[in-house]
Amino acid sequence: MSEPTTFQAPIGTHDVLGPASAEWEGVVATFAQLAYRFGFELAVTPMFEELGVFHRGIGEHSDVARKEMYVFEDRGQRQYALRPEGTAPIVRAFVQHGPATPWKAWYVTPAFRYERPQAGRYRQHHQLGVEVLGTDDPALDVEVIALALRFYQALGLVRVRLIINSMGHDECRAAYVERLRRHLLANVAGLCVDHQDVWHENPLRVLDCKKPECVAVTSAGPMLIDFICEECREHFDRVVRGLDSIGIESELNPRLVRGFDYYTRTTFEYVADSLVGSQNSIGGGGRYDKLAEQLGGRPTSGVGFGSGIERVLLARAAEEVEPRNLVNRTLDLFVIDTTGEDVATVLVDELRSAGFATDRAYDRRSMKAQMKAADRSGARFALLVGPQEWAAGEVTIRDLRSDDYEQAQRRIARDDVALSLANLLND
RNA sequence: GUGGGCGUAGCUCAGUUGGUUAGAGCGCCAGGUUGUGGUCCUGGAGGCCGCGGGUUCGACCCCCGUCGCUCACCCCA
Repeated sequence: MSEPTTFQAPIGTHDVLGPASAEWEGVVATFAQLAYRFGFELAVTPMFEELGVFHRGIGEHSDVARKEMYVFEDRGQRQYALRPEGTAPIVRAFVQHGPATPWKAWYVTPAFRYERPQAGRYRQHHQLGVEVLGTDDPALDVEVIALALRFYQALGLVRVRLIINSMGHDECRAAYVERLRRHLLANVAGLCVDHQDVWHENPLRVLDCKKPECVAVTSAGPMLIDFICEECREHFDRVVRGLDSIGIESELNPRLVRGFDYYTRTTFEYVADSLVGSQNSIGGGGRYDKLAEQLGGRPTSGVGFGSGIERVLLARAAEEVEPRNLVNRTLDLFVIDTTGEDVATVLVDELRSAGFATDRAYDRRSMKAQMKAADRSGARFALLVGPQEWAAGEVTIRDLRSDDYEQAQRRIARDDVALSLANLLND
């Protein structure tokens, strides 16, 4: 391949620029606000970790670890991986620093997976999520699941469904996997071509297969939810009852098996019915009571979820949610300077310091060009400063939403700008 | 990793059986308007027709390769 003359973003990545970035910013701000309200603090951890964090976290044999991770060696011959998901790094940080429990942390982060891109699937996507470490109280499963739903609701999503399952703890799960293995062995011939050979590596994956052949085989077989121990059952029931008590409907799906090995007990997924099947999972998570130990820490329960920003935006588009601004990014004022002395530099600095969102034109362009720029900026008011006004210590303030030349503008003393503007904006 | 569709201006796209200076709309810049935007009119800038090779007197057009985008399978957010 010859060196290209221009560059573009790497395969499967995308640039987020305005005006789409405003919606992005709104989604993140909405989540941050909600996380704060739920008692979570922000946690920022590195974009890459030692490879072992993910091998021991999400499981060496998971699809993501096997064929989707960006693994690299640094100049010191250390093996690292770009984070393919958000949970393992947070738990690594928890183990390393030992914050007081329950530790409730939220994050926003890119996630990297080497996949063939398609709608709603990227090599770099972005996730918002929360994790709680230090207690196995089912009330926290409920809280985490509720936070996710409140988030979707705040974004205006309606066609969102919660599906839930229990993976049991490691012992009931191991016993179940044995049963499932025996069942699959007895029915290998009936499995779909993709699972004929690989079913024994991770029998649980077959449950997730949508091919009719596999569905036929597994639906005749044992379901994990029927084999979990008494404590796991009790935990699960308390989660479902808790959700019910705050009006959150959950739908048991005994086939729900998520792709990371660290899950125990509660697992859940939010499905957007406005999206097509292959990309309709907009968020998911669950409990991981063994993960801290696997990463070398003391036994510590945990529960959390992650949601994909791109998926959430796809769902908003699919539901045709009004693109109302989640954050206000309207300029208050646009300064138009025709004095030839660059007084705009002084004025914008003054007004910005006074708290007004202010912009201006550059390059000493014509009045007409500056007015066009003001119009395009979406600013509420224009501040016109010409040589005569400036000499008289005055400026003209003009309402850009009005088309009435006489009514829309008036001259005021330069020193009164901040006060007048504040009054006008309050009207 | 497998398969389908598509690469022409900043954006959305035309481009005749292969024919010489490659077009439109939107956007951008300037003027019409001697300080006044959003409408209108006029003019202008902006293209290695993704890249490389081949066929041909001649290629945006046909063939091969390649890179990229996109959609789907798989898996996930």
